[in-house]
Amino acid sequence: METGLELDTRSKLLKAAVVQFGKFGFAGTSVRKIADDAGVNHGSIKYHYSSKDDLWRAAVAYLYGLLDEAVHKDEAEWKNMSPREQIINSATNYIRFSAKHPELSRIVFFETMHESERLEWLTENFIRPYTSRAIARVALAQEQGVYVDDVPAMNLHYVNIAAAKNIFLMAPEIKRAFDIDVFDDDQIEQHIDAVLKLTMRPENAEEKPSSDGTGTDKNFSNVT
Amino acid sequence: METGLELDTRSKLLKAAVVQFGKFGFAGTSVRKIADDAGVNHGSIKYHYSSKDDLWRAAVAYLYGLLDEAVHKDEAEWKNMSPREQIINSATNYIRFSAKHPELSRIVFFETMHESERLEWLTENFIRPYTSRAIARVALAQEQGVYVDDVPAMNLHYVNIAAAKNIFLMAPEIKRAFDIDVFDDDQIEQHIDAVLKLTMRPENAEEKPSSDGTGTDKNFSNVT
DNA sequence: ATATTATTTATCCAGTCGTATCAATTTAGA
DNA sequence: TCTAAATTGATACGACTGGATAAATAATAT
Repeated sequence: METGLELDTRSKLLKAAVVQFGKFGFAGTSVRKIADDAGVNHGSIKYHYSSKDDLWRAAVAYLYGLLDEAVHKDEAEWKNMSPREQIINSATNYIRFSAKHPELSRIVFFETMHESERLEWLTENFIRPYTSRAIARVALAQEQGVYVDDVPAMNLHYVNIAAAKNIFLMAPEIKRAFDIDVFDDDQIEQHIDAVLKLTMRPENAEEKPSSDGTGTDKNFSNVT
Repeated sequence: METGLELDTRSKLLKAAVVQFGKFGFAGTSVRKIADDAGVNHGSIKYHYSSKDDLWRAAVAYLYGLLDEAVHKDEAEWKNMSPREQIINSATNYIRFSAKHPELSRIVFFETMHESERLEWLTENFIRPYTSRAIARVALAQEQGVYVDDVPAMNLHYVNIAAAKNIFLMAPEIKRAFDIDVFDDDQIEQHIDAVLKLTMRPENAEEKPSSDGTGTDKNFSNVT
């Protein structure tokens, strides 16, 4: 009877939870629907996960694990890459992950709209450490001339991640409004290309890590 | 007793609905909480708005009205502006609006995560017309050399709006993680500066619009 | 002042929510 | 095979949901 391909109840619940929480957020999701999707009795949730909250946390931790895996899978080769190539590699991996698992971004978005215990947990355990490293990485890349350096690293970071994943977050809207499926492989690669072109400093404008002032202008100093 | 400054029940309900739907989405919001916040009996919702759904639609329509007002408030002066200045003007207005009323982006985000009748209504009545015009405007600005032109207008548009409003959507997270209030005026202006620097082509690299030489003046026709 | 309408309030209802309980069943160890 | 533990299933409970109803009150018109 066992095929080895079937998931146990716990795993089935986790997968179904990822999908439901990703679509409807914590408040919009019912544990009964998760259990239905997983094909198990809803009483089992209390057994495998002590509560809806715990199941939500398990889903988040699971997705962050996948993210970490995806973004760092080429880490061993980074030492052979230029700073620019490293950024391209990690950004590409990040965007591909965002396309493959839009649920993570969505779940985080649902929670980041208001204060809650879940947001506190999320921030302490994942967002702050992850974002701190990411912003430090952006600042370094600015010094290395990969990104423009006349913009605060924090703003640049939030623009970067928004640029990367927004189109996948809004996939249902784009599908409905323009009949474009942004999850098509072609669309994904086109988006990667676009984001890299838009966020990175043009290659020929790249400057040496250490010395001089900006090769490209400061002529943008004030726009207000 | 009447001061003239007080809102009537209908308006109080609308304002409270905007806040609640903006924080918790449609599913996460209860009409009783809205009525409590508005300081009225929850039965009044049924009287002034026939249902929770109708109240939600009224809140959305109200916010889109404010958006339209904010983005087009300088429209009369656009004819005196260069294409670049027009983009700066409308983008600045859009970002300021996103900071002042993050509820609209949030409400749309809640709905754009999954298919629903509300998303259909939202798309038909607001998103498609609004986004169509915006993408056409982006394409024109690309021709005019304000944006880079080696990226599809749709991708550029979604990067633009994500860059503009993402930081305000994630305000609670940023506050909690880094104790930064992105709604501070300084932060808002800094963000506007950053977004414009990041999304627009550097001024000195601007190229002539296809035919003749007058690249910087008001030789353009419509905003579609 | 009276009649009519507009608005607000107080309950009620059926359905769903998360969760707790406990019996039924399956699994694993001896 | 027998027993104990692990797991699943069925059911119940109180809280809350959106919506409906009708009585109570306020506002307006005549």
